[in-house]
Amino acid sequence: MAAREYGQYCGVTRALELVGERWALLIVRDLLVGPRRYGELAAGLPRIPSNILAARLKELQAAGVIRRIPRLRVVVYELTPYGRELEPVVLALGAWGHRALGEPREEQIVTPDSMAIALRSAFRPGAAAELPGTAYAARFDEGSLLIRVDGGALALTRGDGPVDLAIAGGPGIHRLLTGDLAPALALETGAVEVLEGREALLARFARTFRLAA
Amino acid sequence: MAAREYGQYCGVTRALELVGERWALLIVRDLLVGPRRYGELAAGLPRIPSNILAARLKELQAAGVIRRIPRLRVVVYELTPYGRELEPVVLALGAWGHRALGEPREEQIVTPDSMAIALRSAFRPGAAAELPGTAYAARFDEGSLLIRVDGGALALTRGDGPVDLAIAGGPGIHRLLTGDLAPALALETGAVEVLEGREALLARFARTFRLAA
DNA sequence: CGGGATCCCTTAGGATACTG
DNA sequence: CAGTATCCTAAGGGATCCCG
Repeated sequence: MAAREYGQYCGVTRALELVGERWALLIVRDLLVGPRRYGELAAGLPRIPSNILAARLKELQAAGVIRRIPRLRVVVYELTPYGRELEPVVLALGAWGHRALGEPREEQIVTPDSMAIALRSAFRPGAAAELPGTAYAARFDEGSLLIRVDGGALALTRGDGPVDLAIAGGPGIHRLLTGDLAPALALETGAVEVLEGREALLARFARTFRLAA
Repeated sequence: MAAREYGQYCGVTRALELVGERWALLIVRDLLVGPRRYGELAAGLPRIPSNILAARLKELQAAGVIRRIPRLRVVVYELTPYGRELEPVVLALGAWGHRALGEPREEQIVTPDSMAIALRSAFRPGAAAELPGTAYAARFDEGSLLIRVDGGALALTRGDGPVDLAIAGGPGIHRLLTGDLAPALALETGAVEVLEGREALLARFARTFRLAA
């Protein structure tokens, strides 16, 4: 038996053998948003050493969780269908961990992909269905996350465009999701900065995305 | 920043900082079934070194996931309310990993607690509600798991007693849960051994517990 | 005997530099 | 840009020992 196996015939141990190594589920988290190149993954996980990223990508391939796709000139990684079924795991982990986040610290970053997953787990289709279709953008230094809400459907992609409301990406948005910072207060204190569109739309955003305490 | 932090303000990274270390979620898995003593945890995870178990218990306490309760003469560990909310995470992981289990290998063991979690994630309240209330027992060398199904409710405890059907604990039960082994065939091949009660009740068991492929 | 602590060794992970 | 190669540290693993 491989040294790092747990020696049990159990779904939980098997899952942890496949995706329980350090960094593995964070690679999955980012790939849940869309296919990514090696450099994009590295950019979304700035603290991962490149040898570890390379090792994890190989292991996740061997485990049948991701696929390496050589395209013209570039290589992209994407989740296999089996890998995509980790979405409930990642969302549940994110919802649980979100409540232990506390105050953002100086060195803690927010990446577009991590924000996308947080929004996906906070999305309330019921609330969204009662609101007009809206396009939001969260803008980061590294790029922009386009958030389209229509009826009970949510579409998250990278990119920007004409939106109803554009806000600056960052920890402030997370505070909004938990509800411990009301939209008005978030604007007042500068926790959330509106870059484009009517500030009043932030309340609609906050009704659409909410993580239960 | 601590070396083992991921440096992101994100629920997934925070969760992995709290319970992402090796063995941690397996301790949580077993505590989801009930409070356990140090020695019981060690017995349910035979390959964990005792220094690692001790270290994890301290870390999980510090993280607010478990509590150390000194009782007369003995100490037990139990999940805090926040720790109990990891149940969806553990069940989702287990359901996902279950499908990658493959054939049981000689050195892979099945513990009562891991079986309890598998049953909890496989439980189908809808199917159970249409069947008569039934008490099952899964018997292991280390002890017995008592499984009571009544209406749409499931109760899992350690212990034995008068049951309608008692089966030998082991990998065979898992094969039944996925449906790749029909009850009749499981009995025929000896994959599942009935120790007590009518063999026909195994079909009811298989209808009550099923992991979707 | 339960509930750990200690020791030593192995290996994974981290930092940095380098290459096709 | 997409990874390797190298070196070093720290975590994990295994056995043993300790203490109330």
